Amino acid sequence: MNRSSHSPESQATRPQKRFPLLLRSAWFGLNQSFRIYLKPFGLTPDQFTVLRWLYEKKGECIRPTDLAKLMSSDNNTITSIINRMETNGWVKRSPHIHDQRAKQLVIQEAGEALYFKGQAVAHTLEDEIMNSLSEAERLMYLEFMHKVSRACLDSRDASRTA
Amino acid sequence: MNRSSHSPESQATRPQKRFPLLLRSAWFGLNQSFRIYLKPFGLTPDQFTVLRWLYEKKGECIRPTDLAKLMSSDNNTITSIINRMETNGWVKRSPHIHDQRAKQLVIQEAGEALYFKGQAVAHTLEDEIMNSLSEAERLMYLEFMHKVSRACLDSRDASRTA
DNA sequence: CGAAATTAGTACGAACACGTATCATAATGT
DNA sequence: ACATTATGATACGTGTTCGTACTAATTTCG
Repeated sequence: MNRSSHSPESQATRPQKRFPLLLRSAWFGLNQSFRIYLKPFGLTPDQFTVLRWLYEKKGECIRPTDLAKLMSSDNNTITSIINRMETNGWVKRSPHIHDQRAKQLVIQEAGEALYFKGQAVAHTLEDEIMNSLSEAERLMYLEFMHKVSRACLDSRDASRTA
Repeated sequence: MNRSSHSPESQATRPQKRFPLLLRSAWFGLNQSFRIYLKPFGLTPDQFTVLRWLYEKKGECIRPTDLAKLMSSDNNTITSIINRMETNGWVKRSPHIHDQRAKQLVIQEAGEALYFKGQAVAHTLEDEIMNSLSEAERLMYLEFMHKVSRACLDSRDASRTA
């Protein structure tokens, strides 16, 4: 955050297709498509993501705070999502072993069954997107996305402590 | 949408850092960072994006529907955002010239002033992210993003008409 | 022309994102 | 030991996302 020129004209020299716009349309497009495909299961994309993490980390103790970090989200949002999912019997809040404040999130039978259904859709969708690139491009692109997502998260953390 | 294998094990053969996760963290990181920087102006990232389009298309007649397409959003969301922005006096709904159903969205003085303030932040942030790449990489990766965002939007449109 | 289909905009409701405040528990320092 | 500080989770409020449903205006077509 050290740019001094505030003139609106500086925008004219920028490329037509700017990164933030492309990132926005990619994310919204993917998320909307995923939502439509998940709808028959009564599952939202975010709820699927929760199930995914709880399934893959099933051996470990995952608290709401951990889930928030894994999903680039925050505690408030996770609490809200978990409330609905616990009502549906897909996940459960158990007491934490060492910390009386914390809760351990555990995926339930019904949640696993839903996760498996959603996973097929998720893989199909991911393949569909990635097929727009060649094999070589795909590797480079994933590397790029990794760098950029790192930079975006760093920027966020920097802005929080500023 | 033609994958038949539903076995959960197929996930094990996929790369650690999968595209949807990277896309999610990139978008959330960027958006959160932008929100924090815009906060002093009383502006949200989405409201800034609205101001941006209305400013850049000032000669043309932009309806809520047009804005929805430009922002990869939908009419309901635009209505909701415009309601708040009109209350604040940043934009105005005018009658459409040829179509009695439609409204023409016009940016107001106060909106333009806010836009200029936000623009400095937006450019700084974009540069900050893009600086993690070399000039050559940047061009190639913007091309990638263009392809992928196109694929994501196509997937969305296909899922809607399916 | 006039009925049917389409389109623009909005109201309403559920889900998500996230800042602020609050409460309980844990960790730290002296 | 005990006051201070930090952390985990949640309640609450505002803004965003988007599906469904509805009204009004336009277009299409017989």
